[in-house]
Amino acid sequence: MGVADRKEREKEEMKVKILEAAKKLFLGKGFEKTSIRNIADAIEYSPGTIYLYFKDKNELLFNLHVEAFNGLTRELSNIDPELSPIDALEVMGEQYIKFAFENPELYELMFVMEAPMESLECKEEVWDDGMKAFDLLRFLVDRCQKDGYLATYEVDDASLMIWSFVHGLVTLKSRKRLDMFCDSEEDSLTRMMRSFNVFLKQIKCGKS
Amino acid sequence: MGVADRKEREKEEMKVKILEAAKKLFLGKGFEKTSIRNIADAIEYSPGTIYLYFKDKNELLFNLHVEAFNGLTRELSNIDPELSPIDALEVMGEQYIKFAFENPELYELMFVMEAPMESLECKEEVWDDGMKAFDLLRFLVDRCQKDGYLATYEVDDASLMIWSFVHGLVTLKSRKRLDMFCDSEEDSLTRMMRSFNVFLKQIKCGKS
DNA sequence: AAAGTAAATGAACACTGTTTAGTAAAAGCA
DNA sequence: TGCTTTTACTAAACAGTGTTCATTTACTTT
Repeated sequence: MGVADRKEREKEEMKVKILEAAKKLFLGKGFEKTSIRNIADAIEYSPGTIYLYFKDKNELLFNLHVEAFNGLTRELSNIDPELSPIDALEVMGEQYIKFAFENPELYELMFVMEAPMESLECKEEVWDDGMKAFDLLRFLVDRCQKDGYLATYEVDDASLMIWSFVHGLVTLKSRKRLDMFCDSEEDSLTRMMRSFNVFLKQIKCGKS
Repeated sequence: MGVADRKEREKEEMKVKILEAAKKLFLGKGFEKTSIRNIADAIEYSPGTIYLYFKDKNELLFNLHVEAFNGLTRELSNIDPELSPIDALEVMGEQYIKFAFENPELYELMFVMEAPMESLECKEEVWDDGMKAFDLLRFLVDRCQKDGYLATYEVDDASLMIWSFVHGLVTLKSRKRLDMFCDSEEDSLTRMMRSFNVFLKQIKCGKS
């Protein structure tokens, strides 16, 4: 049936259309401040139409998940393979931080917001994307261990430790909890990077 | 003027009354899900009245700041002084994590939300409370350094590193970003604590 | 008691996410 | 072709939100 096929295509096109408009607005003025009516206006449809393609606002958010993780995974994969594992780990950390600051709204969506997590019972399937990104870290930690770093720990535990630290650093900075102790914007940034270096040195000095 | 004095007192009482109701509701069902009308109902006044005492909803939130930090500072101060610095650091970390899980709404307010930061240009004065809590960590790190731990780093940098890690761990857990990799709730909790222990061991093994 | 002041109200404003009854166009079938 | 059914969409409504403001109520001062 050619008609059914076309309808299927059109439905998919509409979904993409909505998601593109939603993404543009979300990244432009934030999730909270973007209303369904804003999105409807952007695509020149009535608000109700959006609910024919997506369950609710959270599902809209959730559908940007994949794209967001692809972006991060791309960044984290793009590391010089010639580098030693421990140097690559440093670069990966910097890339992660860079991504977080260049895509604050996406980062929020991926690692901070509760809404998209509620949207689906995303136990295994859907967080494949997050898993893929985490695997990049895990793989690198594994290589580091073969070089004698973090050798006594389980890969997963060491990886989570690293992730937690960088995530904590990034969120404290972006949520303005470092500015308090600092005189200027640059000051809080250098302080953040100094702390990042302390963390790295701490890993390096523990070589077995 | 006795009358003016009484009026002043009554105004203050009203403020406290509103804040107490707000606190109860915020902690009970969350900041977002608590409306001004909810608070007004609780104190049996009209919604408009609240705006005679507070600029907006954010200011209401901001006024819980002091109390929240006092709570954390109290917890973090309550550590056996007989303990060695490095053991005390471990306990402090556990206390921090405990506080975060027992007071999720307060933790959010203190370290995650953007709203209260916008409410006031709280550069110095208001974050004194946050500073006081951070100082407890800094003091402990200083003592650890005298024992040879983290010896080569600046106190501030090492302290921020520790804070970032624990904060990251806590937020990843509370925002359900660990459940993805885990089979059960307990699993994600033990995993969190395993990562915490890795971090500690990493500090301990770096003794000079 | 009358005038003036301060406090509290409740309706209104401009929004929000979401649901639903009704409509117009397209598709399937005779 | 005409007729029915299906699909896509809309406009309006619902129940809420934070916030403002003219109006009323209560109290204080003259």
